[in-house]
Amino acid sequence: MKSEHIPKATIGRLAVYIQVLENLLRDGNEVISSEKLARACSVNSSQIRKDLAYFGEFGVRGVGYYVQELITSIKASLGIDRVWKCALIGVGNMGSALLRHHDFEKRGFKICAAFDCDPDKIGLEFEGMEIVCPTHLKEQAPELNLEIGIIATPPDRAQRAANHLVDANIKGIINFAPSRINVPKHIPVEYVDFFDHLYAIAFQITLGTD
Amino acid sequence: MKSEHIPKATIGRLAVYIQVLENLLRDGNEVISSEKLARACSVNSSQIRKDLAYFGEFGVRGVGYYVQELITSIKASLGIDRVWKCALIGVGNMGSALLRHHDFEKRGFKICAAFDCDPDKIGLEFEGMEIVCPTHLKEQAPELNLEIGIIATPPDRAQRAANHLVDANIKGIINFAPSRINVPKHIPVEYVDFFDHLYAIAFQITLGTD
DNA sequence: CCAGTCATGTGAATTTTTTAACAAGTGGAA
DNA sequence: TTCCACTTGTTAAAAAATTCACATGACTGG
Ligand SMILES: NC(=O)c1ccc[n+]([C@@H]2O[C@H](COP(=O)([O-])OP(=O)(O)OC[C@H]3O[C@@H](n4cnc5c(N)ncnc54)[C@H](O)[C@@H]3O)[C@@H](O)[C@H]2O)c1
Ligand SMILES: NC(=O)c1ccc[n+]([C@@H]2O[C@H](COP(=O)([O-])OP(=O)(O)OC[C@H]3O[C@@H](n4cnc5c(N)ncnc54)[C@H](O)[C@@H]3O)[C@@H](O)[C@H]2O)c1
Repeated sequence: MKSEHIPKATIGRLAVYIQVLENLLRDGNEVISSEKLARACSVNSSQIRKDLAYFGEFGVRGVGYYVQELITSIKASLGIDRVWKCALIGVGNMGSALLRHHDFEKRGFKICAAFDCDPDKIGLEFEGMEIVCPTHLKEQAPELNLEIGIIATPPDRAQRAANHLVDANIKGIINFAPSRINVPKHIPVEYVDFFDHLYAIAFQITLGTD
Repeated sequence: MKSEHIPKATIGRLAVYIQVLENLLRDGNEVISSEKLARACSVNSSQIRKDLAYFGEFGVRGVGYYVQELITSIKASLGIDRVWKCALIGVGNMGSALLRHHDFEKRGFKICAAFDCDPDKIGLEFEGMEIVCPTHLKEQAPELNLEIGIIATPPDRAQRAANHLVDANIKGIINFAPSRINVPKHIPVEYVDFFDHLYAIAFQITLGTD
């Protein structure tokens, strides 16, 4: 039962399923039931079946799901069965950690260009990439086929970085800076905010305590 | 209309409200209506009023919300009107970036101890803190009053790190490693996963494209 | 081949979350 | 003082997401 609108929460869970399924595969599991997968992901098993049903039928009744096959299917459903080329703006603490983190490439998100406006950083080589000024984004994006922009500048520079990305016809943006940005609404933006999680933990602890 | 159960999504939005309100305050705004705040956060204004209603009445009819006061109220509601002491496990790429990121402290989450099992790292000083072996967690946690554990080890070490944290009576855990961990269920765990957001962007771009 | 067991996919029931609508309260102008 | 333009807090309605429940198909052992 394929469907057109898919809840945002479903996408988040699919990311979890992939994570758990990959660990299962590594441990030698070839088949898994929605019930067992559900326990490993701390969700309801109907939830899993429903989430998958948005995209197609991937299981075998009476048997379960073939792990490798399911991973492949989910990835294809999400559109991550290919390489997405990314541009990083802001090579500070966070940006450097991202560049050094090779999981991105392993999972199909390759950071192909790094931009920073600090004259001391421009020209430096980092992880095999030359750091360049964001004004070059517009010419480099089509050359390198950059599709996703990753903002890791200070918050008051995030909008400027976003403008460069929009100007370069980037298709989607991840913003690590704690500030909202305005972009044309056909460009999806995702905000990564650790404090969100810290607040959630603090709140849950506080709830339990008093 | 105070309430007992609060949706998880509400907590996430409160984090956004704080972010936007702090920027508003910096720009000199003293009062804001739910309508304007809603626009800045890309949500519905009823949503904001409802989210706030879970915790109390913070606005003035016909006027709006006093920005500073609202920030203070939200923080008190979430339990982040105090300092939470954190322990970091795993001082690699990610862990170092976190230690160098002084926003944590500014926002009330102070990383007071850093643990790593790498003999080459143990004993080193980093950001004014000595890196120690995780086996010392149990003795240091009560001494330093550590309440929240931050896991930044490789994924296959996350469970081990979690065990140390549980053993040290930590009250909540943030896990940056892409693997699920098992802990007693009175201990809240939050998973920080960038891929979640990358997948969401890739999916949204793919949707629009075809 | 049949009976019994297991586990998916899915419509229906339930629960939760979001949005709309409005009564009630505020402050300023006339 | 009275009106008017605003904006909150809250109830009611709508929409969305989650969970249940089971018919349907798959495999196993006898
Ligand atoms: N470091 C962390 O652990 C962490 C955690 C959560 C969020 N963040 C957020 O990530 C962002 C970056 O953090 P950081 O610790 O790397 O800060 P940082 O100061 O180390 O790095 C910021 C970098 O951005 C560059 N920059 C500034 N303006 C620019 C512009 N207009 N165009 C291109 N580059 C520009 C600076 O030159 C600098 O290299 C911040 O918004 C921060 O709040 C960081
Ligand atoms: N670097 C990033 O940008 C990034 C982004 C997203 C997620 N992550 C995740 O964060 C985690 C850390 O990433 P990283 O890039 O810092 O890796 P890293 O290899 O640089 O650092 C890992 C650190 O953990 C230490 N460690 C290993 N086992 C340990 C144990 N049992 N107890 C204590 N310390 C232990 C290692 O000695 C090392 O210092 C990984 O799980 C990674 O997937 C990193």
